Amino acid sequence: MFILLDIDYAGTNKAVIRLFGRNEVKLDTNFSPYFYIVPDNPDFVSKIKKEKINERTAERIELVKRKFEGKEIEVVQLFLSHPKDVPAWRYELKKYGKRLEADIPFARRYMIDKSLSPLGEVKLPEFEAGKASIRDPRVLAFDIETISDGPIKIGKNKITMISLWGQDIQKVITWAPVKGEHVELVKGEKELIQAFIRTLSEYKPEIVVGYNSDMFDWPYIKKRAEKYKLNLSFNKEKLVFVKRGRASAPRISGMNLIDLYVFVRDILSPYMSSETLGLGAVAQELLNETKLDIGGHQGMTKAWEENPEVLYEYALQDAKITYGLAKEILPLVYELGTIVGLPLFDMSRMRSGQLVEWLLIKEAHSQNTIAPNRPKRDTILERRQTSFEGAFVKEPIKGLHKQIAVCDFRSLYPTIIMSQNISPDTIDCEHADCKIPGPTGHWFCKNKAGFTPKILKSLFDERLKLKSGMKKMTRDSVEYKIADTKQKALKLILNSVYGYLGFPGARWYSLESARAVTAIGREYIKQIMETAEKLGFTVVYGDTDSVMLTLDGPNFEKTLDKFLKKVNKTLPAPMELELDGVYDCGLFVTKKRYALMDAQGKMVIKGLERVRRDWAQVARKTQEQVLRLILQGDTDGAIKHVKSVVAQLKKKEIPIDQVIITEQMTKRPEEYKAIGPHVKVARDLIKMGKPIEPGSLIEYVVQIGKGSISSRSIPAETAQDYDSEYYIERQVIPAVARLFEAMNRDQHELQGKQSRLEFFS
DNA sequence: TCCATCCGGGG
DNA sequence: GTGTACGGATGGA
Repeated sequence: MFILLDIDYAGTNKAVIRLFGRNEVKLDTNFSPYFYIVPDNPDFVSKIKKEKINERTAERIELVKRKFEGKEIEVVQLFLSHPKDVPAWRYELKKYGKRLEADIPFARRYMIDKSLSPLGEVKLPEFEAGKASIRDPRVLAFDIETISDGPIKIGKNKITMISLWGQDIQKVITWAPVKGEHVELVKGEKELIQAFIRTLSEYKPEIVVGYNSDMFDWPYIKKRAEKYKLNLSFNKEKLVFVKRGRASAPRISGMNLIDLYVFVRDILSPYMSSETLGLGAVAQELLNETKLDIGGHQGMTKAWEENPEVLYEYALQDAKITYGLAKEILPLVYELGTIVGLPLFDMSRMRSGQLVEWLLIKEAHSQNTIAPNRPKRDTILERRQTSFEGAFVKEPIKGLHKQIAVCDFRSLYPTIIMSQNISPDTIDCEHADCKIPGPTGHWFCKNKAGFTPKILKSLFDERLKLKSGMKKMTRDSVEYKIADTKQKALKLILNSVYGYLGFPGARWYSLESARAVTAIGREYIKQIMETAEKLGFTVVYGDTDSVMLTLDGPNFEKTLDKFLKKVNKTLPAPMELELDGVYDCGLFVTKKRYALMDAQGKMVIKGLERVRRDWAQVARKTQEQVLRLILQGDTDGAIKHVKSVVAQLKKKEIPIDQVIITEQMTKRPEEYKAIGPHVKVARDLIKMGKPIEPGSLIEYVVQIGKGSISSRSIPAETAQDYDSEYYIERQVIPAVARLFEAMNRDQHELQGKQSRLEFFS
C-alpha cells in the first residue's frame, strides 16, 4: 500500500509530480499545470489557441464548462508544461480576459484535483485516492544548543549540542567532553553537523519536529554548515528555505519538517490558557511536563563552561518534551490535513483563515466551481478600512458574585450561518419570497443552500456523529482519542469560517455576510439576557455567545433548567444554548476582565494575567495573590497583602531581581525616535562596551532621582538600588487597582482625593 | 478614543 | 514557489 507522506515536483521542462511514500518515491508524469481564462469576447478563444510565449505554445487548450460566481460559464482551460511557465502566461493573456486559479501551487493543485490527503492511501498505478490511511508516521524531535553570549543571532556562535528524540532513538550529539548514556561524542562542530545529517539520513524520519525550529534551529544549522561548506542533503534531498510572506520555512522533501511553535501560535493558542508560548509553558499546559530550569541564559553559559553534563541533560529533556508535544499536537494536524487535503508542510504552517480558504477551494473544485481570485493589495487595504460592528459585550456588574451559572451557545456563529443560510452566494437573491431583510437590511436566500452553509453543515453533522459515537466509547480508548481529535479538527474549522468571511485577504470575502452574522448574534444574546431577567436572574456579564447569571434564593437550579428549556424551544436548528458550568464565585472587573472560581478552588482568569515580561515580577506576583485572596472572600487579606508588599518595597526588602523590567530591542538603538527606558539603557550598555543589536533583551531597574523614567533607568546588572515609589505607584498598584476598584467602588470613591498610594500605606 | 508601534519563539 | 499570508496589546498624541 502506498501512503502519501509528502509531495513536490521535479523536472525542468516538463514538470513531474513526486509522491513520497514510506521508503519509496513514485512519479506521476501525467499531470500538467493549468489555469482558466474567461475570454472577454468569443473571438478570443481562437486567438488564445495561437498564443506563443517564449517560443513555446501551450501544452493543450480546452473549452470547458465551469461554475463561477453562481453562473455556469464556458471558460478556456490552458494547460502548460511547467508551473514556472504560469506567471508569464498569466501576465501575457491578461488582454483576453480574467485569469482564474492561476496561482495555485502545483503540488496543492495535484492533491485537490486527485482528492488526496496526507497520510492517506494513493492507489497505483492509477494515482487515485484510496480509502486507507495511517496515523503513526515515524516522528523525530530535535533541538540545538549553541554558545550564547549576548543577544541571539542566527549562526553567530558554535552549535554545541544537537539532541534527538524518537520512539527508538534518544541521543545527544556533542563535541563537549560529556559522559552520558545517550551521548554521541564527535570531534568538533563540523563533525556534529555531519553526524546530524547522517542520523537523519539513516533514521529516515517521516516527520521532523522542532520548537521554533523554522526561525531558529534550521536556519542556525544552515548558517553553521555554510561555514564548513557542508552540503545539507538528506538522502539526496536538500534543505531549502521556502519563502512564505515575511518569514521563510525550511523544507526537506519527504521529511515533513514541522515547527510545533508555529502551529501552537497560529492555531492552538486561542484554545489555551497559557499566555506565553515558550516550550516550557506550552509543555506544562499540554503535557503537564516541566522543562529543566537551567537558570536563564546566564545559567546556560555557566553550564556550558563549567558543567556541560547539565547542558546535556537539558538538551535531552528539551528534545524529549518536544517529542511529547508532537505526540499530543500532530494528530490534530493529521486530521486537519485529511479535511483540507494539503501537504503537512503547508497544513502545519497555515493560519485558520488559510485552512478555511483551501477547504473552500477544494470543495469548489469538487462542485465544478472556479474559485474567485485572491484580492489584490489595494483591495485588501481598502477592505481593511471598513470595519463593522462585532459582538455584543455587556458591561459587567462589577465586584464579587456568588453562585454563577455560565450558559453559552454551542458554536454560535457557525449555527447562525447554517440556520440563516448566510453566504456570499445567497445574499440579496432575486426570489420574491426571500426578500425579508435581516438586521443589517440584507437578506439571504431561502430557496437554495449557500456555498459556505452547505460546507459547514457537512462538517457540523460529521462532528455530531463523532460526538454521539464517542458517548459509547471508553474515555481512555484509542478509538475515543481518534474520534476526539477528529471532532476537534472539525470544530476548529467550523469556528474559523465566520472570521474568514470578514478577513480582508479572503477570496470569498463577504463583508455583508460577516456583518449579518454578528448582528444576528447580538440579537440572540440580548434576547437571551431578557429571557433570563424575566425569570428572575441577574445577568452579571455576557460576551458574544455567553451569559453569566446569578439568582438569589433556593430555586437556582430549577429556574436554570426552565430557562434553558424555554430558550432552546425558540431557537432554530442547529442553534442551542447550553449550561457551561456553575461557579462558586467570580470577580468582574471590566469587559473581558474577570475571574471565576469553581467549588474545587480552580480559577478561570480572563484578561487579567500580567505575564508580560515588561512588568516587574513583583507586580505580576502581587496581582495573582490578590486575585486569589479576593476570590476566597478575603478582601481584607488582599489589601493587607498589598500593604505588606508596599512596605517591603519601601524598606527595600524585595530583592532587586523582583523589580527588573525586561524589554526587547527591535531596532538599533540610534534608530529610535522615542527614547524609552530600554533604549536609554541600551545606549548605556553600549558605552560600557556591550554589543547591543536588534533582538537584544534589555534588563533595567528604575532608580530614585529627578527627571523622566528613562533617565532614571539603569542596566539591571549594575543596579544596587531601586526607586520604591516607582515600583509601588507604577507597577504594583496599577496591577491590583482594578481588582480593588471592582470590589470596592464606594470605598474608593470615599477615598476622594486621597491617592491610591495612601490607601495602601 | 484613535493611531502607530511593538511583540512573539529560540540560545 | 503557479510567491508577495498577522493579530493583539500597549502607550503616546
